[in-house]
Amino acid sequence: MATLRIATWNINSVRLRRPLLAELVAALDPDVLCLQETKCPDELFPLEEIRAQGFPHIAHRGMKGYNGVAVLSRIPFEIRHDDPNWCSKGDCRHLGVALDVPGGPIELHDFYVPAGGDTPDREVNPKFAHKLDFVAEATAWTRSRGPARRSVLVGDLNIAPCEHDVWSHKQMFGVVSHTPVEVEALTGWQAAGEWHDALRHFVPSDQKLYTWWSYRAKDWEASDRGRRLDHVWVSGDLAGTLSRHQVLKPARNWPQASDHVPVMVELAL
DNA sequence: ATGGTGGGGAACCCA
Repeated sequence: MATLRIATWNINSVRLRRPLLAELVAALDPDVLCLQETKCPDELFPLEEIRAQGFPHIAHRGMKGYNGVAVLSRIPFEIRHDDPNWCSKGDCRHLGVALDVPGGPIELHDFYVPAGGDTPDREVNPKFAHKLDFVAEATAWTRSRGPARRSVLVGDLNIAPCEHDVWSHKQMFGVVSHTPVEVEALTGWQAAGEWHDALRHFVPSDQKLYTWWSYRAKDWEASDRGRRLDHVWVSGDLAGTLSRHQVLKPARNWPQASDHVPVMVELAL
């Protein structure tokens, strides 16, 4: 294979938005698509419909009502079964696979980091504490494995680390997703694996870059108060293969849109 | 300071 296209999307209910996957495939043509917030118990996952949309290889880890991740693939893979049970909660926020590609397997990790609630104070807000604990655990795990090699990490990390990953660095300073403690935690995680930020590889750090716009805006496009919550990281040895990227902003205007848009990165292997 | 809009699934939980 000449290229490997990996996409990630917080689909916010795989059953409700499963028809939109055809739009995504038409626009991005991904070899592998990682989903978050599938909100679907495993026994109800729409396996056959998604296979029919061109993804014969599917892994899903879901639960009733909340969370849930899935990997949809044209390429065979093996599910990793020995990854941590994050914060001992068993709450379906991570799925790791080994993609069977020429040149040896590529590890792919699909993460859905806790959103963290409204108050950025771990003493009064257990959701914020969970978010920080989750990232701390992931960082320790990453560090224990050494610098990432032939690996890609994607997902809704629910943190916008850079100044221009939010519409206003000043006004977002105290808002969960862009507080200094979260930014420090995320950049520490990234550093622990020597990961490369694939989207910022393509988009200069002085340019705005968003993947999420709130449902609560009267006109999301006019106000454009977005955040970059969705990420693609690649290991150092793959950074030189980064050949293309796409943030599918038009998806925010699809009927019954998710509040996140799909993001795609292409590797020239 | 507040509430704004969604999804899940049947009262509030979560984002």
